[in-house]
Amino acid sequence: MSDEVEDRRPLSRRIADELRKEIEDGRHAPGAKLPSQRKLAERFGAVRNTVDEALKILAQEGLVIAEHGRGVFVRVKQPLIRLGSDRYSPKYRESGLSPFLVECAKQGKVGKFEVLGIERIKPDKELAEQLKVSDKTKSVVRRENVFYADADPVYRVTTWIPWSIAQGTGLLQPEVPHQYGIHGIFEDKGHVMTRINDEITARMPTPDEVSYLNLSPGVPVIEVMHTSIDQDGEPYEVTRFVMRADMNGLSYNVPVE
Amino acid sequence: MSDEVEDRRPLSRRIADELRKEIEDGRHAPGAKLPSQRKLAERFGAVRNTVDEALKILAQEGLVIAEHGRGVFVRVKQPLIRLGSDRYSPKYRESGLSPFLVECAKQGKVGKFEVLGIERIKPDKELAEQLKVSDKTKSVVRRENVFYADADPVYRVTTWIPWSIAQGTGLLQPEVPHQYGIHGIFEDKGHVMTRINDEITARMPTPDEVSYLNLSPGVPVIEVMHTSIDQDGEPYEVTRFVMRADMNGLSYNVPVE
DNA sequence: GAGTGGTCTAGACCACCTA
DNA sequence: AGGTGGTCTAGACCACTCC
Repeated sequence: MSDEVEDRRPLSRRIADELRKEIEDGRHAPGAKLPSQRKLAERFGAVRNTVDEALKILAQEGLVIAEHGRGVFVRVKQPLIRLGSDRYSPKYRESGLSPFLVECAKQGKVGKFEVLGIERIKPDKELAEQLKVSDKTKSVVRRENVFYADADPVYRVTTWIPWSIAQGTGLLQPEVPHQYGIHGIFEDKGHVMTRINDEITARMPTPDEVSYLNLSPGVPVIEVMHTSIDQDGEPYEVTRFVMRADMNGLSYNVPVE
Repeated sequence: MSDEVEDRRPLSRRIADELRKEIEDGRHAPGAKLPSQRKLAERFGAVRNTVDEALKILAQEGLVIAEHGRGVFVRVKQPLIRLGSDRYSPKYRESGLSPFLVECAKQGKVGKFEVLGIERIKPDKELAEQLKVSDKTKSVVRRENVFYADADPVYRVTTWIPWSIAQGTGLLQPEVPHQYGIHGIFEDKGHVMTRINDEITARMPTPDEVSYLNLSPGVPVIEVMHTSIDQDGEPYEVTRFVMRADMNGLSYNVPVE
């Protein structure tokens, strides 16, 4: 009583639509295994290839995930780690807590991060302009970190600091030599964070990002370009966050000006 | 000097990698047409199916876009429309400008929006909690809009307003009867926007969103759940934005508290 | 009509997981 | 060993675009 009206949409789409409906109706619970591709092929009167195509559609929508040799499973939605607009608030520095670790703890996970690399570099034109430094010399220090929640890589963070500020502070070492972290150093250098500017975009990950964030198909990334602005309205640090969108969200609770 | 080491990665991936490199190197300019699938198949010694697979990988990354009967083209990156944290600033209301129209104009485009529907509804539990209204009665008005830049649908906006506020204001009509728009009405009703709370996530679009935002493969959506908070710290309006990530970005320039 | 992408069939071999 | 997904070949027909 269903196919008799001759649906002109491709078979793989129809299969995907049917399975999507079943998932949304709860006929396949989150985490449950779908029937094998061979069984689905038989059920829908299609060849396995076509079923695989249908499942790829659902995988790209983030609905299912295929595991080689095991089966295809309904994806379980993760609770999101929320990076807030208050993440730089002095209250965190004074309490000794990190917003990231707090969020992980809320979910019963252990947060940690690794330093991937530190380098003094010549900035590209755009970055030089943002930081108001020269693009002809090695005027910037770049620090690269990855953050983990338990074993999952959650986001990658790149920070750029003018050499004029970083010089002599130990920011070229992996361990930041300040009790209040990197922002403690900036304050000692006379830059009090007064405003932040966050530019937010989302896109599909590059192959590099897929491998180092261990991303499944159908998971976009959120990219945040953050600039810290001091009491004189001057930028003194730029940070880029690349976050997997299936585990992260942003939250801005701010006054209207 | 390339394939002799016996690359064990799938052929379709290798083809995708090679084409990606060529695109990134500029050997295929943005907007340019790639060789046909049949020609690529010949070049790589693969069957057309495999080439199609490779191109789908690139399409999903947002690098190329296939046009039926015409060819496969390197995708042209659009300039982003930036929705800012200042989008509710009084300065816009007073100047009579809309941040969205200003952003469109910057790109030489004409912005417009349509009212899709207005309804008085019973809110779900979560929304009722956010707006501090009952979830047992039709305590909320929902307004649904689409925004366009020229002919492209750019984002869909759903606004929920407590009936206690909307009652008698004309908010059930498509045309908002106030010189300063919907937020003018809220102010007349005694709710001055003092803070906003924006919760931001990104994900792949649902099939519905694909069709009404006219999305190509490989384009995620950004979802913003916005709450307006008045002088008493009380929420009085919730709005959800679903924006196509290839044409939109967000921008928060805010004080550190 | 010629060329392009979209899709499907039929069958095969492989890699991976569980037992 | 047997089941699962991952991938590829070979060939076909269709729908769409452009000339």
